[in-house]
Amino acid sequence: MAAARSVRRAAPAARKPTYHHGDLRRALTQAAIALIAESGPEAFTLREAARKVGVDHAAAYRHFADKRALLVAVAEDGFVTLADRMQRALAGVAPDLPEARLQRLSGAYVRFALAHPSQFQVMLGPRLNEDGRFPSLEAAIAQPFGLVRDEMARAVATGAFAPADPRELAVGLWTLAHGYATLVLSRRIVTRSQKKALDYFAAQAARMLAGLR
Amino acid sequence: MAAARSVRRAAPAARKPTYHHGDLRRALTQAAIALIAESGPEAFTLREAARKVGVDHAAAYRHFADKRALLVAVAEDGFVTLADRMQRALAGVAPDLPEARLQRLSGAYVRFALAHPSQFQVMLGPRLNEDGRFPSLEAAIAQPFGLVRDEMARAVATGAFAPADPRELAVGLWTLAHGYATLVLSRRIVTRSQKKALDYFAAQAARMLAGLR
DNA sequence: ACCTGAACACCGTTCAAGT
DNA sequence: ACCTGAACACCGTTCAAGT
Repeated sequence: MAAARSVRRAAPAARKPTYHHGDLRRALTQAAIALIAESGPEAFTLREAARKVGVDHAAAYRHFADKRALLVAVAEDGFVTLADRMQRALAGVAPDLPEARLQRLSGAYVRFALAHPSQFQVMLGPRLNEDGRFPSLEAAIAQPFGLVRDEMARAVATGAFAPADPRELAVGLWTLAHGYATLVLSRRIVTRSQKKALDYFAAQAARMLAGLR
Repeated sequence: MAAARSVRRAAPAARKPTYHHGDLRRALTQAAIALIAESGPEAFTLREAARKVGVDHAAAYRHFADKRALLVAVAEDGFVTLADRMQRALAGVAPDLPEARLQRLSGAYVRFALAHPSQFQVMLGPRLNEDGRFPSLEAAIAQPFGLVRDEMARAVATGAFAPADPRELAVGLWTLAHGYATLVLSRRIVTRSQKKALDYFAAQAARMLAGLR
């Protein structure tokens, strides 16, 4: 809170009364991501994001219907990053090693959650889209999930895994990764280090994947 | 919000100026549980709980250090109920059928989450105890987890499952149940009915447990 | 010991008014 | 079209004062 105030005072002369922003929507989203990373989603305030950008808080309503719409923008940004991380995690792992690839995908999921705990909470924590506004959110989450499903489909098709619905198998692995991430973040599972937490998850995932052969 | 106001007006004459409560702490906790069940944890307000009980909102601070302390009381109540449900789920299942018993335990966990989504969110959603206040919360969660761990230990001891650390196995099943519950509650996993959701989880749990033999 | 009443510093949201 | 300024109805928290 004191930190928030100092941000306000940080650039007293630099902030000329140039009340125009090229892309205020984007600026507010980035400010929200930064503030949430600092203090968590609970403490996040629309007014503080506006302050950080140097704009009247009412100006935000020209770009977002309400506070939740701004949080949705934060979540969508997170899903793009997550999909990117998962995709990159596959680099250099041969296509005919489905278990290794699924290990990488689910590991990247957990790693993202631990690296960006606050943003992850916004993405998958509260029921952001419970009323069905924001269909773009559903689209954003479909991409990382699709990576897992495709891999499962290949594993079943090549006979590496026993015959089963790939979608169902993907949900199972996703569920394990998601449950693990949330339990670590809420300190229900405590490990000595972040690396230990990832190793521990890898063992759990290995056990599950071995059961699918 | 309109509903909240009508509650206030519901008993205008019945509420005599008898400003004394036998157990205001308990009354506030119960009011909080009811309000959270109605409108979700995000919308919950300390002031509204006080209103519902018919007391000045400042009176709450005589019994709870702050709003979070009240939410902790809500969570603890939930863990007691959860442990009870899990225990009851074991009734009539022979001790020498560990997979069936673990199915019951994890199924009861998911069933509780779906039956009491808002309270479940308070119990395991935000980082209620991230600063280590409220050690009683840790104690409350240890009991339901212990049920799963004990069952895993017996399964390994009797040779039903392959040799492994029972605690690690318990974490795995808990993780699956927890991930599934949260993904259903946040509508990432959508099923036609509540029963379908439970059946679907049972299949996932069966797959995992089969892998432990 | 327990509760009230008033106050403080904040919110999210709305809306007329400015440029 | 985009933003400001002021206002509204709310919070969580504190504290003197009442009984």
